[in-house]
Amino acid sequence: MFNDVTSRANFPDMEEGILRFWKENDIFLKSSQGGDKGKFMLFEGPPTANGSPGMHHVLARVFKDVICRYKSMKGYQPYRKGGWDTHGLPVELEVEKELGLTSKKDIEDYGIEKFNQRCKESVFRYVKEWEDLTNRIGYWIDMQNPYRTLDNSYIETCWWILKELWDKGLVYKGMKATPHCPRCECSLSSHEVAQGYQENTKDPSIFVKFQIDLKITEAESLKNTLPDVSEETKIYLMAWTTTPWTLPANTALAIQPNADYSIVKINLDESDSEFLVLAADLVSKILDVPYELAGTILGKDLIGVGYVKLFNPLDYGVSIQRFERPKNQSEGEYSVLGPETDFQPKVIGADYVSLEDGTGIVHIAPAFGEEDIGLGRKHGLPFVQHVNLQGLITGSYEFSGKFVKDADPEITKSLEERNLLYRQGTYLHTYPFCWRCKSPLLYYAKESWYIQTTAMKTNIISNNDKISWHPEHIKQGRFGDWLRGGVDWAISRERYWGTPLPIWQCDQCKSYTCVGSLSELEQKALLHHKKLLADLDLHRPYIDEIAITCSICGGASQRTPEVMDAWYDSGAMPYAQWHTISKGQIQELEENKFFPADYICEAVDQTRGWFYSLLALSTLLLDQPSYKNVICLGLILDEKGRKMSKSQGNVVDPWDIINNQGADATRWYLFTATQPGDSRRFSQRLVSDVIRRFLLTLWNVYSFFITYAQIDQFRPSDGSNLQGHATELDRWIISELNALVEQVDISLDSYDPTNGGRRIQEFVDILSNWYVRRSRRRFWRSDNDENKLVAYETLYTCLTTLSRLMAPFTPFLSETMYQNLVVNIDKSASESVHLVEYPKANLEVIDQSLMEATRLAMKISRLGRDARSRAGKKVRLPLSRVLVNPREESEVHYIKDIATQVMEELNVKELVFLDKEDPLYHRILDQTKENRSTRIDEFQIVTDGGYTIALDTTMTDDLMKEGVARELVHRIQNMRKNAGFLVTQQIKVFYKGDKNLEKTMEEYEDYINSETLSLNLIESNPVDGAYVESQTIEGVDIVLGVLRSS
RNA sequence: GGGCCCGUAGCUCAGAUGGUUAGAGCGCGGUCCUGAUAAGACCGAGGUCGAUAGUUCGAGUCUAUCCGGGCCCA
Repeated sequence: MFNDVTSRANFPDMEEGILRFWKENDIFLKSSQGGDKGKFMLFEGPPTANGSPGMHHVLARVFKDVICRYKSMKGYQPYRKGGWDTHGLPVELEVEKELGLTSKKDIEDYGIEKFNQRCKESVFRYVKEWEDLTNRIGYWIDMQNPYRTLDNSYIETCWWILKELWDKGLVYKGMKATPHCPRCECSLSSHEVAQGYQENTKDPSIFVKFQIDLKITEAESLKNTLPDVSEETKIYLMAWTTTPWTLPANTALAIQPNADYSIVKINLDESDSEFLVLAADLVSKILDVPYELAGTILGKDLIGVGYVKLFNPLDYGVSIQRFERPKNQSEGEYSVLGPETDFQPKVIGADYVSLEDGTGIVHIAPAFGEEDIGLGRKHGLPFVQHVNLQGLITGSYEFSGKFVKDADPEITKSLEERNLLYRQGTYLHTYPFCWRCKSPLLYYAKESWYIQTTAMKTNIISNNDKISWHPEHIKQGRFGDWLRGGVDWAISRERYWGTPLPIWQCDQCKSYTCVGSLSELEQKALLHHKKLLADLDLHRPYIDEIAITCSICGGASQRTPEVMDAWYDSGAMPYAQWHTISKGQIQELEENKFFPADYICEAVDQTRGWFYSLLALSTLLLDQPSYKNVICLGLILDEKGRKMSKSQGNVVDPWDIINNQGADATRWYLFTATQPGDSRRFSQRLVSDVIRRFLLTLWNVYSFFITYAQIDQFRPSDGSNLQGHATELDRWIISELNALVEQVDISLDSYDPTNGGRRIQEFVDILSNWYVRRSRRRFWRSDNDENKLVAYETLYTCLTTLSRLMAPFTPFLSETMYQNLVVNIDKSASESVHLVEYPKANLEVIDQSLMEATRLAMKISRLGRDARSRAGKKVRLPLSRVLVNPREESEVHYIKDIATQVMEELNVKELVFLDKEDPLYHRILDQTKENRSTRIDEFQIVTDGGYTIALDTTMTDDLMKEGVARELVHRIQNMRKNAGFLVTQQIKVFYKGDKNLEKTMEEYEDYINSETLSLNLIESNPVDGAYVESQTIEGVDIVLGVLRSS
């Protein structure tokens, strides 16, 4: 028999019970191994466990889970290996904070060994909480054998991959603009920079004049535009900058090739004049003195124009370098720096130059600024670095030794004295400061190790084309744009806690060696260092102590001090989680379907993170994508639409939600509230709505079924012997059910739990509010005939199918229902709903016209209820007929099919169609033109959406008597309830009223008895012990008593 | 400054391919129904579908520009 089901469900408690059941019976393991359709590989994007998990982690985890559970029920074997991301700057920052360290020097004084030990301890600090929450939300993943990026085996794979790329010539050392804190003397990550932006920062705003050197210019078109100029004419290119201190490092000016530039003449005094060149669109905005237009020239034609250096580095003892191509390359970018003796600065073209502000001519100093370096690489520009890492000016300028910001006024003054300044002022903008020490950050070019992803850019793009993205727009939008605009990947970090870069540099010949494995390291290590290799922790500082023999000159090589970008670790995860160190092993992974992933799922912030690192590394290594399907989730915002962040204090603790509302409610909310890719507002209140609106509705259907199934000792059969007895209502809900199954299956198959879930929600609503509502009487009638049995079978089918259909979404509730509805009465059934097959739709029983007809029945019933309430006729009072006029003639036959349902719902004796010949028809048409509702004679008319009904409100004695009988039933039922009788309790009814009532009682005795489970109706005052109420029905006083019959 | 996403009722969201009167749930006011229901039904208030211009016989839907919010990058 079925177990009792309370109508007051406590979902969190129930879920805890299910968790124990799964654990005791190894259901997770079984669900991963059962299928016969092969592996379904999930890659787990590893979280860092040095902080508590947040709601956004829950979001990603349940979306991973729903797909894997679905695949398992579809016959696949989901492979779900957990993992932990353990390296990276955020970890170091936490530890620095704890130890009170504020700079790299502090860390080194404290000791790298001790520092890294602290990092190592911190990354697993919250592991327990992560495991608990993961388990509690029902995310099935193997946390017993996770990969960990700090393990030697993981690091060795990272090394091996880098060596593969090194051998392909894809690794080089080049310049990179990094936000640099001059006080802390270290680069900041983008994340840190984002924390320190300050609005309305004051900076100088100066317009600088670069004098064109007509003697050396290559730009004939400029001379052609100004035929009268001589080589002595003063012509200036005007540029704008907010960082005067970078001007000594200027090595080029950039213009917009497609824009027009004006050459304007300004008279300084009667005999002297000068020419200024600037974007035509900006002339009137910038110039504040009288000028005349001397000519116009297209930006393109300015390219190559030479100009005089503002500060010649050679005069101030500052060396010059130049971007060159790597040794063995004859084309592509000038990605490395080489020595240079002197240079002639020139105008270059750059598409990014905008005409929004500035002058349309941009000062380029490749030693500072990302775009400047990019142009340096593209054009092979000279490179001048006159600032050191403390932010102090070097060389022998008048302002040498000053901090850059303090040098600004002096540089400006110097320009002014030389008539090279057009104007100066101040400029307010948003500028980044060090979040720790508040120093202004400098974008500063530093050497960094790069992976030359640009060499494989087209492959990366075409591999992305093979990936199925959800939502679709990410693929060619945010992610595709990022790939197309891709630059080389800077993989080194001058930090401590991370995968050490396996590159050693020779003390003597300065050449580099990349080591691809531990055995290679052992082979190359200096003889007296080999003994250090036993049980070596590959992290700093231990690895730094190993020197190797240079393969070129035989000298000793020291490891370069950098560690790798933690994103590199994450991108290596498909191989490193298996400690792969050969191509052959990768082939094995592929053969065994461990690679590539069938599915990954993370939030949109990973487009430049994990989504990228995975794709870039697999393309460089194997020229194929490492994942086939991806759901890219939006962010979680708080109730007011702000991003959740610790500093704002608006973070919702997942535990609060889970403990109060339960995991299923949380999951359901996350699946159905918004489209996965959209950002979503989150609050406890919204999750509560899910319980009321959806989970409790379903639960009540379930508990209703159990209540009556217990009373009637219902046992499900295969139902085939009852097919002939199914009513149209049964056929309808079965049709809806199968249509639902089909749609949900398609949704999940296309990685769209959201719309699948929403469809389930709609189904549960009509199941409860139409099927059960309309079928109730069949369940509580006393006869155990086929009509009743088929209702049980139908509802049973709906509930058991739902439990399977919903299992991936709400694994706990599904399991609870399945255990009671199925396992309880069939010991041969699968022990868990998660081990059974996902429902398959039986398309043959889907009856579109029946479903359409039932929608119409609901619609017409709605109109009828409206008419009743307008006419003041309670539903319990029967009425003779309702006249219906459908929107379309073709709907007439539908309505005929469901006329009984409508008649019952509206409690009318007859449903007829409005006759178009009838004068009434025209009167109705006339009067409903303006109004939704009207009254014509005894008819209450309501119209909506093209449908019209006319309710005949004529009252007869018979109708009245029947209405009173129904009213009596209602009162007696309420009294049963108030008296606390069991639903199955048989009773005796006592009544005392007037003659009419007595007659009604007699006439409807059978009806009243059967409805209220009473044995007889006794016309007398209630006996002692009866439950008594005085009532008024249709203005008549009556005393009623109910008594339990023994 | 650039890219992407979003903007529909007080709140959370639906609204293929342009086409009757733009919907649902929650919340609010009212009426009703109920022997599964912590529910449900019906009515009402609440919308210039972010704005403007265009394409079209017809635009929430297509195009352009702008405004607002978010994210990423500068």
